[in-house]
Amino acid sequence: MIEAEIYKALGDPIRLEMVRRLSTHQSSTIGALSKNLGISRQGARKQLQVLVDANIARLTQQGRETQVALDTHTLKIAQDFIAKLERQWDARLNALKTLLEE
Amino acid sequence: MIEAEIYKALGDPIRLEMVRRLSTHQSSTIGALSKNLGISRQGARKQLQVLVDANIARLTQQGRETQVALDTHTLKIAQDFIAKLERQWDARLNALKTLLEE
DNA sequence: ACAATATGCAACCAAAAGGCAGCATATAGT
DNA sequence: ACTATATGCTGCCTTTTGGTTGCATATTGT
Repeated sequence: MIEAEIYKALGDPIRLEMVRRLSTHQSSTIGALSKNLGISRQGARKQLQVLVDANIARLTQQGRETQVALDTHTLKIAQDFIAKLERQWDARLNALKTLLEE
Repeated sequence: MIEAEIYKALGDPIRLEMVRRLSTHQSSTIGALSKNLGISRQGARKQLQVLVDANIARLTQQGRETQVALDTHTLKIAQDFIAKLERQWDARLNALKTLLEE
C-alpha cells in the first residue's frame, strides 16, 4: 500500500503549506521554505524530510544551500488513486440506479 | 487548511484498505469492514471513526447493524487540490522552458 | 582571515495515534 | 424466552510524531 505514505506526508498542515509554497514557487531552498511556519528551522527540516521520504519533494545541493523541488509524478499517483476510488464507487451506484429504474 | 485532515485520514494502510473495500463495494457494514484487517474490532472501529470525522465515510444505522458509505464529494476535494498543485508547479516550469527556448 | 549564512545531526520531551481487553446494550433469529 | 450477533464505550498501554535545544561543519561575502 504505497499510497498511504504519500497521503500521510500530505496530512499535516505544515507539510501541506510547504507543498503549497513549492507549487507556487514562493520558496525554493530549505532555508526559505523553513521560515514563517511557526516552528524552528530544525523542526521544519524534519517535516521536509517526511516529504522527501515520500518522494513528494526532491533535494539538490548547490554550494551551501539546497534547492527543493516538487515531484509531480508522485502527486499524480495520489490523484489517480483517488480518481479510481471515485469511479469504482460511482459505477456501482449507477448500476444500482439503473436496476431500480427498470 | 481543511485538506490536511482528509490526507491524514487516508494516510494509514488500514484506513486506506477500508476505503478501497468501500469503493469496490466489498463491505458495507461496520462489522464486515472490520474483519480481516489484522486488528481487533474495536481497533478497526476507531480507525473507521477517523474516516467519518474527515467526512470520507458516512454511517447510517439500520436495525442492529450500521451501513458505511463513501463520501465522494470529500474525495473530490482532495483530488482537485492535488490537481491544482500540479498545475501551478507545471505552469511556472513551462514558462521557464519557454523563456529558455527564446 | 573573519564573520555571517545555510545546513546537518543527536538527544530529549510531550502529545497524539494505534491498538488491546473488558464490559454493556440492543436487535434479530430460533 | 433464549442465544447469537452487531455494535458502543471506557480505560489502559506502547509507539510514533512533532517539536525543541545545543553543537558541529561547510560555504560565501567582505
